[in-house]
Amino acid sequence: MNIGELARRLRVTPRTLRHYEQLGLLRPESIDHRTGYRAYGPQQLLLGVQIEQLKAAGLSLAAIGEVTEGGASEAILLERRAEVTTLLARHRAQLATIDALLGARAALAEPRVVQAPAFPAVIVRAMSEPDELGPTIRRTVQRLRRSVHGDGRARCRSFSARFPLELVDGPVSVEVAAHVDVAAPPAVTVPSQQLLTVELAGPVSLLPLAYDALLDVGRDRGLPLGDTVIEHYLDLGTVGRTEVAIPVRTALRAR
Amino acid sequence: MNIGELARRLRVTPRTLRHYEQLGLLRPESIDHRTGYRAYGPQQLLLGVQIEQLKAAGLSLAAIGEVTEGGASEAILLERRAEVTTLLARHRAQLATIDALLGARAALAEPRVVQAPAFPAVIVRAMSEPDELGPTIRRTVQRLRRSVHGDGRARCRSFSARFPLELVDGPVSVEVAAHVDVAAPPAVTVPSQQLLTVELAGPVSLLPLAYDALLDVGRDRGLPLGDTVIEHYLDLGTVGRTEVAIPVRTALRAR
DNA sequence: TTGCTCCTCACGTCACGTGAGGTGGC
DNA sequence: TTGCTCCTCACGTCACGTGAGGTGGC
Repeated sequence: MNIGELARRLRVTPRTLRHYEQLGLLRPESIDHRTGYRAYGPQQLLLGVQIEQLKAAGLSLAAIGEVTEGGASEAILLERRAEVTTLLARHRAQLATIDALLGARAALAEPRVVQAPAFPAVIVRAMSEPDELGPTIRRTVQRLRRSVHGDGRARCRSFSARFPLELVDGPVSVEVAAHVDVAAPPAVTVPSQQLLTVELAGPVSLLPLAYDALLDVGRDRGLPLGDTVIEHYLDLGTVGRTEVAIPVRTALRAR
Repeated sequence: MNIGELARRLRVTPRTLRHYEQLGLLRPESIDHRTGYRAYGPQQLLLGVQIEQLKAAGLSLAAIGEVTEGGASEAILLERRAEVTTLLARHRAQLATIDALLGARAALAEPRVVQAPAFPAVIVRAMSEPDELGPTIRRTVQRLRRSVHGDGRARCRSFSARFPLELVDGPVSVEVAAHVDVAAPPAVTVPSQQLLTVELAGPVSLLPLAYDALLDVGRDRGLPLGDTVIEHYLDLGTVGRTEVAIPVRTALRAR
């Protein structure tokens, strides 16, 4: 059987079989030393099927070589299993990011100064170590959601968190707000405020980049910025659309 | 802001920023023509955040360039969405293949001649176009499973299909068998038979490769093979462990 | 003699990582 | 003067695809 026939039977190209040979994965049974033609037999066909089977598991050709030479196949498969699990999580996050981007108007809106209207919200405070801020906010949001839902009088529209811009050592105080649709207690009214804001779609790990950039933009435009940041989560979950905002200090002459 | 500071704030390396520049994605605000040092401002920081956001969607740098230059971002995102969906399906299939391989003893067992014992089975026949064979088998298996389950007297252990080795033009006849645990009607007893068999783990698309290889192995060993193949599905679903077998013709002198 | 298959290089892919070898700023 | 950051090449990665340029078999 020559290379073309083996290739057809394995549903690969001759180039692929030459590549396997170069890696020492699948050597011809013999080579005609006059013409250079490769010849293959049933053993090579079986090995070829095995290689295609391991490719179906997503193993690299190097890993396949280890398995076919009798290596620790269980360890190799478990390693690949972990990789695939990671890839699945990454692609699910990418899908969520794409959908958030499709839901948003633009890829990254221009930062704008807006006068945010007053709104009713149920607010709780939490303390957190700086590097535990993300999980703390997520836990608090879940708790708030359950308590507002259990109360039954109001419904959550979305959630926001407010915390200091500069995270120093030691615990920081976070305010988490459930934006609700009725202004009765325990909801309070958050007053209208001026914000420098930008909308972001993607994983929460991008949020620090965004408010860091907002700071520069504010400095560039000569805006007097406050020292807290507000993250307004338009979707639940760790991937989605988020408004990132820094309050603009209102004119001092008003005092 | 120099390249190191921008890189730190975007959580990438300076090398990455130079790479973006080479692709025309993110150019410095200015370059000191004496030292070659690059300088960046708030505009570049914002663009950098946008680029990282689009990377979180898994877009290629070329696609990101199109989006940041005002291209048809919705079409680009939908294209990537389709890619990611494909990748998710592929990785789920890889995971199933890995688990099937871990469940099997070896990566691809040596083909063996075995005397398969007799077993009780519920059998139905179906006709199919050659290129519809896979879906036909899958549908028939589902139907059989429901009917055996609805009957309530027997339980399916696994399923097998038997069809002609040579698929010519025109419809072929397939026999699908549910292997059950009690020998009462409608179950019949499939007699013991000699088989040349090999176990495969992976997608069903690999099965034709396997029985094609079995044919060569049989010829090589001088075995008189029959003209049908039997696929014995040890798992449900389109990915899993399967025994592929070709009957060995029993000695003609026995007639 | 004409197609068909085969052969051997060797470049290109994608998003950088990683030196090598050298220079400017505090 | 010593670290630190910066600079410009340029090779390597992974599994082949895709020519280029040439030869053997029916």
